[in-house]
Amino acid sequence: MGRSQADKVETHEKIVRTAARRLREEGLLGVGVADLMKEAGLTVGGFYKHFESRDELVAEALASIESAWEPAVADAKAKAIPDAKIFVRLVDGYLSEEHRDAPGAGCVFAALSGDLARGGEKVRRVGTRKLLRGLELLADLFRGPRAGARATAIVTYSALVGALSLARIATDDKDDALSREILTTVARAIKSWAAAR
Amino acid sequence: MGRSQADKVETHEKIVRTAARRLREEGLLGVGVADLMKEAGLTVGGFYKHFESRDELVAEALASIESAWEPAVADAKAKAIPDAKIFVRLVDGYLSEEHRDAPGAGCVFAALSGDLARGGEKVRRVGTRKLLRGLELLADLFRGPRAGARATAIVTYSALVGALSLARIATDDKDDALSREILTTVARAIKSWAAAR
DNA sequence: ATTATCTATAGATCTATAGATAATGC
DNA sequence: ATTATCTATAGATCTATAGATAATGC
Repeated sequence: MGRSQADKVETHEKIVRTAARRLREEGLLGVGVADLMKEAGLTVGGFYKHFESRDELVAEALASIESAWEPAVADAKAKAIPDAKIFVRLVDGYLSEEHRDAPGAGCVFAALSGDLARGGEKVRRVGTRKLLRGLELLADLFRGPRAGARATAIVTYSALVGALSLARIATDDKDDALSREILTTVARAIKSWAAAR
Repeated sequence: MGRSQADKVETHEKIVRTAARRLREEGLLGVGVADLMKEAGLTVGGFYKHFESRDELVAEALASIESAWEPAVADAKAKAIPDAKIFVRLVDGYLSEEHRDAPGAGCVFAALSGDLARGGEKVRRVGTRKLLRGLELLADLFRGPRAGARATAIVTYSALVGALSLARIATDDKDDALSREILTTVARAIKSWAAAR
């Protein structure tokens, strides 16, 4: 009790980081303020010195989520890896069993598309901004005219989000053959389609 | 008060129908028992004579949702409409603004993928069964060997679900240009890809 | 007599606030 | 003196149950 202002910034970031993970794991309605504070190592009383409301934390947590593509593409470009190869890596990473099994650290659209669509204007605006950035990142990896690259990015992103969403549903506790089939089938199709266009 | 057993069956179905719509609109956690009963024209007290728990209603409501594809494909086949044309109609209907704006009457995956993935085994099993049936319906519309048709169905379904999910997020209250771009771009790509394969 | 639905409410949980406590920072 | 966090709790909301009411159905 009684901490410095510097500590408060750290505390604030820790709450946001915890929320960014837990909200993707449990859905935007699936986790309460007290639970989030406890997981951040705090108690519920301090919450409203950091945020005006639960909704404000949700918006801030969503806005804080940076796409894993951002640093991955930057690193690969810096190493002069060809765009086509970078694209293959993104697709394989996105449609991996690791990503499927770690929604809290993964794509915000695959984890929360329904919640985002149902959300208020603030939440949908954050989602739209992230979507536009993701499309830009993808389109930059495709050859040819800008319009065609953007269309390819839209189709690719849709297939990625849909495949991961369905693969997460098809996870039977015993057998996830269907789930793996979805991941591998869509990964192969996207890669060959993008290469051949 | 005091109704016949025949009425009770009707009441039960009305609750399930109301839940099937409202849960797709608000998410599996977004609507309470009292609200659902009120919308079905009832009060909360009678609920537990129909269902053991809220979870049981959720499972029953999800199981009751029949894909719009089921009767559409059956009708079209009865009229000897070519498979390729049936497929085009399914895609255009799925990626329409009407479907986007009516989640309560639409695809359960686009509306609830996150909730289904996070759901208990019962919920995920219902989802997986519906997914398998949808893939079967789609695959039956494609020419050639069974394995290839199934793969095409998986890729198609993923792109459909992903595109509709993203189109629902991108609905700015003022301008939905991006949303419409996603719908039309993915519809065109799916149709030409499936025709050319 | 049985039962389908109603009103009323118990008990749990969730958001938000009040007031206490123990540090920081002028 | 200020403030970052804590404990405690008010008030709202949600699931589930108890008991009353008014029909059905033997």
